[in-house]
Amino acid sequence: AIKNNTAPAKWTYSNIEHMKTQLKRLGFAYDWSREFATCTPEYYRWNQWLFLRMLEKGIAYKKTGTVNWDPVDQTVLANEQVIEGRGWRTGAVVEKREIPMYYLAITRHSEELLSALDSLPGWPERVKTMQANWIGKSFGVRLAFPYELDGEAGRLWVFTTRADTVMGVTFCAVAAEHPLAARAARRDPGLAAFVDECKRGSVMEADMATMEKKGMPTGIFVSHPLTGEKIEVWVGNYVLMSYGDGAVMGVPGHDERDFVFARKYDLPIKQVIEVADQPFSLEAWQPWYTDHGKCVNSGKYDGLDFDRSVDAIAADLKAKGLGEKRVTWRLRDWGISRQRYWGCPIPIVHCPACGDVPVPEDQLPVVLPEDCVPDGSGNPLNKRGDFVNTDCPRCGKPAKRETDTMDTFVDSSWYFLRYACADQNGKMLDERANYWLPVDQYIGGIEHAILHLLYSRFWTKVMRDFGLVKLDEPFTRLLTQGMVLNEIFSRKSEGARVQYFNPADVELEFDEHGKRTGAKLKSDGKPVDSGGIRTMSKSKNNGVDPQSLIDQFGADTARFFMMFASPPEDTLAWNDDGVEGAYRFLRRLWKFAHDQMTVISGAKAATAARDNARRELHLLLQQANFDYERRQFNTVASAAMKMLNLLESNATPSRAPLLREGTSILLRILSPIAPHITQALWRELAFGPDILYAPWPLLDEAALVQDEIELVVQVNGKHRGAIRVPSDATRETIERMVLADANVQKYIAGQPVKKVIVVPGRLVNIVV
RNA sequence: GCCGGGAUGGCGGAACUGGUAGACGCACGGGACUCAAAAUCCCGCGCCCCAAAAGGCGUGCCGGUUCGAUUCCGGCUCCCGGCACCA
Repeated sequence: AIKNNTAPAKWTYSNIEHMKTQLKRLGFAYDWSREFATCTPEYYRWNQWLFLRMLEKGIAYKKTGTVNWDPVDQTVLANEQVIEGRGWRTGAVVEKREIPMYYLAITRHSEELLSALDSLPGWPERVKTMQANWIGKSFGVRLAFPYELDGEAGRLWVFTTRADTVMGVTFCAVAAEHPLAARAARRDPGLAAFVDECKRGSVMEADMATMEKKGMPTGIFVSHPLTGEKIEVWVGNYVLMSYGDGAVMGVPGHDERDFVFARKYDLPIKQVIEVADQPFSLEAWQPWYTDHGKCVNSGKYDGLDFDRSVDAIAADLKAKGLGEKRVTWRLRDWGISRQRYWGCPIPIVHCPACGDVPVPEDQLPVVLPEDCVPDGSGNPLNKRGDFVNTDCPRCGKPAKRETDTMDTFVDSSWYFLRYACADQNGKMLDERANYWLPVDQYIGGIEHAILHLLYSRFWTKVMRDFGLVKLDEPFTRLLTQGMVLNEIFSRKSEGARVQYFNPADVELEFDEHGKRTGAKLKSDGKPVDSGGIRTMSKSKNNGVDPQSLIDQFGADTARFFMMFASPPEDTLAWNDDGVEGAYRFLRRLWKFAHDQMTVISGAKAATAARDNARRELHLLLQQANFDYERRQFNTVASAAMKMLNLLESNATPSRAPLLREGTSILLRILSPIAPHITQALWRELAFGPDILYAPWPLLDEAALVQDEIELVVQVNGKHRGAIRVPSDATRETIERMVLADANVQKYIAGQPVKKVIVVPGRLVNIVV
């Protein structure tokens, strides 16, 4: 919208129109009568309505959170808009800011979101694994290191999944935001500077994890909860305040990160776990040992294995009142406030007298003005007096509206429920939702494996808890498409700004060996930089518009080509080189059907004839059925091509029954992929009026039976030929026949036969 | 860095439960048809040696299990997705 200097509403609605045209031209069977857009007040009013219900129950709540702040544009930046620590438009060094935001308590549902994954057999394992790891249930021990500071007693709490190594603690580390760090910083300017430095860094987890691990001692000492030993507390830039208690115990002997830290700052390293098959030595024992094992150098815990030592240590800690077993989760609550214009307004009014006041239900929806044209500096809503200025719903005095909008993940968390009753204006959902839901087959990119799918599952559970729908899980079966990648072309312009060019507008240059030498923009002939091959995205402008394929080759070719390119779950680097092949195939099919029209429509119904061609035909049908079932559509397309090859090589009037049966099977297995051509041919060949309502072709098992089969013969695992045997031959018969075979004898050459392996229907391997 | 996935000819990919690696296409080479071109059809097409036959090597890399490994196990490398404000 900024680039096009257009109101986002206009831009969005025209994009919807464009994409609808594409979908319709591709011939998808969508029920457009249920269409709606999540950016209309008729939809998002229910986001607001449910948000207020959640606020009443404490599921939605307010607390501060950290955002990226561009000091030049005076704007909050998304993580994606921070490039190497600088704002994408201004190039200014980005700062962290703490601002109040609304959160949804997704962590209240951690247990169910995790355990219910087991109730989803129709979901890919990889997605369930990713979600389970994201939720991150870990069993451990929360323990306290007591200390005395300025005559006051305190306890430093940490969480560990490795309580068995507690006897190996040589230091503790706290996050920069930890109260102890703040206290120590007050009397140590050097430390204060370090704490500030830690707070300046990136908010992103990937940056946190890859940055250099740094620390500084606080001068504060705590006591080991079991031995009473003095242990120094450090501030570590790698300790997260948002996980556990914002503090960790340091066991350099048995934790990689602690080891690196200890080496860097010369902290002691203790071995307390027995290393399998290896005596302990710091030099030889590079660099650490993180496996479970028996305790050593651990006093009364020596010799205990992981489970027993954790039990014993937790029991001793509990007896001292210094710890107990504890379950900790990685999942954090969902921050939904966005300091952005184009979104669903958060329905809150800020009153100088009454504070934050929810907008009453009868005043919903709070409608977003659609005519703002953002310029990139700040949220344009703040400049709209007619939106901001209002009266307090409680006391009636002048007040200001909240200008933050909701994360658009909120919109996508329940749209599928709304499809069941998109015309319902009186409530969020009606009883039709219970009739239609759950979604039988959900389809989406693998990039949504965690966030969107987890938020939808959570939102569904909240709606269920409110009695709005009788549904535990929204999606019964899930197909996650692999990403379609394409090359990114760009130029650096003023400041940090990068301009991206669509690959369709770029011409590639090659040398005489066909090697890439460069790329230039078609419009000005000047070179562009290649940014590697990445997911197609709006921001990188590397998407492909299917329209050009449809214009050139038609919808069926575009569909067939895309299905043939790769299995849907695989990543695919886009390349339309093969589209000619798809086009040729469909044209060949069209020509074949017309050439053989009189033969096919004049033929009698299929006989139960048993011959190689008919056997081949039914093998291909079996293959197509199997591949449809396992959602591997590229090999369905292959089977269709093989079928046409088979029919073409049998295209004589004497094979009329085969041609008729084969064509009717071929059209039907191809129909989901190329619906237009197959429908036209179905009708022209007089198979029936409408292929969509034709029954699925029936596999003739009898056609697959054969009297003789060919077995591969191997000698010492090497392919040495083949032999034909009766299909009902016994193991003994096969063995005898193979050993009697002259060709086989040549390879055995008088050596003693040690073993003969017969794999029924496949091969024989002779070991000499 | 952590979590999930992937790597097979010049290219996209196939190989179902450990059993003939490279199906089906694309590209390319040769031929037919044509005055010519396009379209179409036929043949070839992993690498090495070779006139041919035969043979050897080969599924990212190193190692293991097995009569037999693209497939199973251990250890790596590189690429893709996600990492909580792209959605």
